[in-house]
Parts: sequence; C-alpha cells; structure tokens
Amino acid sequence: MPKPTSTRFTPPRFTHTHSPGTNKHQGLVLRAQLNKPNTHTNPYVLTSLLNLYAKCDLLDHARSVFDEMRCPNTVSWTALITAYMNAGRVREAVAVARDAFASGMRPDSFTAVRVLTACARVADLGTGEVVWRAAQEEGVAGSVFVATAAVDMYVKCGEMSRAREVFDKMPEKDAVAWGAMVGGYASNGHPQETLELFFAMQTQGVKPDCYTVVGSLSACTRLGALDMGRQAVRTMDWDEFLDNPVLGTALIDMYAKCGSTGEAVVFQQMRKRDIVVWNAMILGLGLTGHGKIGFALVGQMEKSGTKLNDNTFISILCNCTHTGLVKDGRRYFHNMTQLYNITPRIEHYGCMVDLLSRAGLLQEAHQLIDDMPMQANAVVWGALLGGCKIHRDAELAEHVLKQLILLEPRNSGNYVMLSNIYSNSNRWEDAAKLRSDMKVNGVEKVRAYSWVEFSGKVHEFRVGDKSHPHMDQIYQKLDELGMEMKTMGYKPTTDVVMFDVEDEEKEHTLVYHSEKLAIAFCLLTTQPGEVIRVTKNLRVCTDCHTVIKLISRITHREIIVRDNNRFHCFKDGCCSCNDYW
DNA sequence: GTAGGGTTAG
Repeated sequence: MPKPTSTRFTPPRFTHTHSPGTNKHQGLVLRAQLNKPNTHTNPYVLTSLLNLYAKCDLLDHARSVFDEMRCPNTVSWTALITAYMNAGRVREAVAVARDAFASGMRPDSFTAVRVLTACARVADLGTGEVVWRAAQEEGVAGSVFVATAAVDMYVKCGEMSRAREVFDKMPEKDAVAWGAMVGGYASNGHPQETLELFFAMQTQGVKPDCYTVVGSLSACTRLGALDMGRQAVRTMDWDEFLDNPVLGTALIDMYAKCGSTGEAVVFQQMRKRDIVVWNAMILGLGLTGHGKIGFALVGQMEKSGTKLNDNTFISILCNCTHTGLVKDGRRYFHNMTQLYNITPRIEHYGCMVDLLSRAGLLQEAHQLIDDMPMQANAVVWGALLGGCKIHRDAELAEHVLKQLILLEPRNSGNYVMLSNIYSNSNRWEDAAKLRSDMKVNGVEKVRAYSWVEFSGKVHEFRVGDKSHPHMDQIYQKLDELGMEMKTMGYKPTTDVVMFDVEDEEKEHTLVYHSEKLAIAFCLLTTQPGEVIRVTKNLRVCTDCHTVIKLISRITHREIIVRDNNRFHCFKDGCCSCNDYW
C-alpha cells in the first residue's frame, strides 16, 4: 500500500486477491494516518475514504466519515448506500437513498444502478420508480447497466408490463439484459413469454448464457415441455451443466418434472453438487416413483459431507408421502427437530398432513393442523382435502372446503366441489347459496383444457370443441378404446362426481374430457412405442385417471400427463402417483 | 466502482 507522503490522499489499488480482512486493516491504518490537521475536511479525501470503507464492509466507519461531510456529493451518497448494501442492510440503503433524493442529490449511473438494485431486493416499487425517473432526467437511463437494473427492479416488484416497456426501449441489449427479462418472466410465472423471448434473443444473434438457459429450463418445467427443454440444453456446452450447480439443478428439475428420470442421471456425472442439487434430485426421484433411490441418496449425501437442511427434509418427507411410508415420515419429522435442530416450517407440516391424509389417518391429520404453531394455509387444507377425496369423507371435506373458500376466495374449484357435496346430499339451498356467493365474489369457473406439443406446434383440446381437423378420427379412436375397456370390466366412475370439479359433464362428456382427446390425438400422430406427453391446466379427473391407466396397458404406451398439481406417469396399467393426486 | 440465475408441502 502506498504511504501518503503529503496531505493528498492516494487511494490504494485493490485486486481481488486481497482478503476482506486485509482491506479492513488497510482502512483502519489509513484512518489513523489521515488524522492530521486540515486533512479530514477535504471532501475528496473524505469521499475516497468513504468509498474505501464501503468496499471493506466497514459500515460504521463509512457512516461516521459521511456524517463528517458538510456537502456530500453524488459519489459520497453512492458510497454510503453501497456500504449499507454490502452490510446486507438493504432497507436502510433504500432509506439513505430517499434521504439523498430529499437533499437534492442527482444520481449518476452508478447511483441509479445501486439504488435500483436495492429497491429490487426489497421490492420497493415507489422508490424504484422515483430513481428510474431521475435516471431518465439525468440522461443515464440509456446505459445498459441502469436500464437492466430498472428491468430487474420492475421484475422483482412483479410489474412485468412495465419491465417489458423498459426492456423494449433499451437502445442496446446484452446477454445480461436479456437474462433479466427472460428470468423475470420465468420467476413471475409466465413460461410462454419466457420461451418466446429465449428464442427471440437467439434470432437476434445473442447467444444464450447460463442465466437465460436457467430461466428457459424453469419455464419448460412449468409447461412440461420436455422437447423445448432439450432444445434449450443444446444451446450450451454440456460441460457447463456438469460444472455449474445452478444450471444442473434447473436441468435435473426439468427432467424430473417432465417425467424423464432417465435423463436426470446427469446428476451422477455432475462435478459440482451443492445442497440444492441434492435436494432437487431427491425430490425428483420421489415425484417419479423412485422413492427408494431417493432415500439411498440421502445416505450418500451425508457420506459426502453435505449437511441436510430444511429443504432436504421437504424432499425427504415428500418422498415418504409418495412412497406411502407413514412410519418413516414420522421418524424423519421427529429426527429433523431432535437430531438436526431444524424448526419445521409450514411446508414440513404440509408434508406431514399430506402423508397422514393419504394413509387415511384423517383425524390425526386434522389434529396436526390444529396443533401447528402457525395458521394453516390453502396448501395444508388442500392436502387434507386430498385425503377426504380418497377415503370418501364428505363431512370432513365440507369443513375443509369452507376453510379453503375463506383462504382462496377466487379459486372456483373449491366452490364447485363444495356445491357438489351439497347437491349429493340434496342440500339444494346450500348449493344455491354457494353459487350465488360465487357470483357475488365474481368467481368464474375455469374451463379445463389439455395440450400437446406436436411437430413444433401446440395443439389444444377442450370438451365439446370440434375445431381440431382430426376430431372425427379422435372420437373414433376413443370409441374403439372404450369398447376394449368395457371388455376389461371398466365402468365410468360417475359416482366420484361429488368431488370432481367438472361437475356439469356427465357420463357422455366424461368420455371426451380434454386429456382423453389429447391422448387419442397422440395415439393417431405418434409411432407405436413412443412416449405420449400431455399437459392439462387443471387436475386430471378421477375417471380419466382410470381410463389412462387402461389405455397405457392396451396400447403398451408410456403416457405422461402433467396437470396443474403434479405429473402422472402411466405405464402397464399403473400410475406413478399410486392413485393419489 | 455499476445489471440478471436453480430446489421447497395440496
């Protein structure tokens, strides 16, 4: 470090090889050396020192230097904000920024980026918009750094159309800018837009990097779009997936949730595995009906020296649920708190309620909800409702649905199920009251539809929709299959209407539910032996589930159906969900 | 001196 020989302060040069400890020490030495008369009032010296402290994570020192300044300039305000950010005190960083603006500071591009980033982290839309406007007034909004930070700020505040506006107006876009927008669509639940943009960036000659690939993979996961996922994979060097655990996780998750466990073996080849990769793999194995391998992996994980965390236990408990291991689930839940010192979150309770409900231990599950240290949410009640459906407990289901309607007043499915329970026990007045509640609350029934990817296009199917060019053949195929199923003893399961959401669809339309139409279309358009993949916007209905199991046996096809809750892997007359979903 | 990413219970 150069030793100051005069009152003029020369900031030391830092390289990344300096440890924070060394920097901290240098900062303190500097502070001592600067304690000479007439130096500490020099604003340049103070600002440089402030910058140094901010960099060295010495927030208190930075603050006291700042407080000594009579007229802090833009650079010194920015340094102070940075110091708060580096100390992880983001809310206070935003508060400092607001003070700065109130005092008349005008941001340069560095201030704008810092503050927009801070606003993004704490989702402070109000301050974020003030900064973005100021950046435009100061003429720094054209900077790709500033605009990208603004896009990300809008993204993190969930303001996707504003984010897109800023993005579209950017005079230049690099991979980071594309990444912010692609990732933004992905994290805000807009998988279609994610993929559109991911392909658009490529047609504009920007090569996807790992950030954009991660976003597009997570979009494919949501859509159940395995082929597009594979395409996204091909845009990157394979080694990157093996060396980058974030990419690897997105990939494993995509394969697992699109029902392609075979490809998820990439896990074994990965050279860098962090806790998130392990957790995703264990969960993925459970979801695809390979729970036993999942448990083996937990053992391997501990052997490898990776400590189990709270999310690992979600994967493990989820595994117990899908494998039906009540005793093991109870043991893990107990060990989690006693041996691993992990406090269960609502997600862990949710897993336990799910586990007990599936096993038919409905009262115990209900009791657990009552005993939980936090208020149950819709997921927890939904798990109990699942148990009521399987074990035909209409009385408890009524209670659960009332809770669900309170928690999810916009979810039409809950109203319809409860109304069906009322109709089934001739409680017409209750049913009518519920229908009118729905109207009052402006809740509209969501219509079911299913879709498949075929030769680069998405084909959509709905009950009663005859617009598809192959519809005649599709109906004919379903009728043929229906005949064969009857000889196998199949009867339409209309008695489950009590719980089914698509209530107005009686037996004759049951035969032509959207998922069945989609599967028939696939049988007509794909080669024998090829795996069939269908996605549905709502849950698969009970009758369809039975029928698809039979179709998988009759046609010797593996059929993978992704619904809005999970996916079902049908093979040889069985489903990977063990008939619970 | 400045910008973007993965798993997580119905």
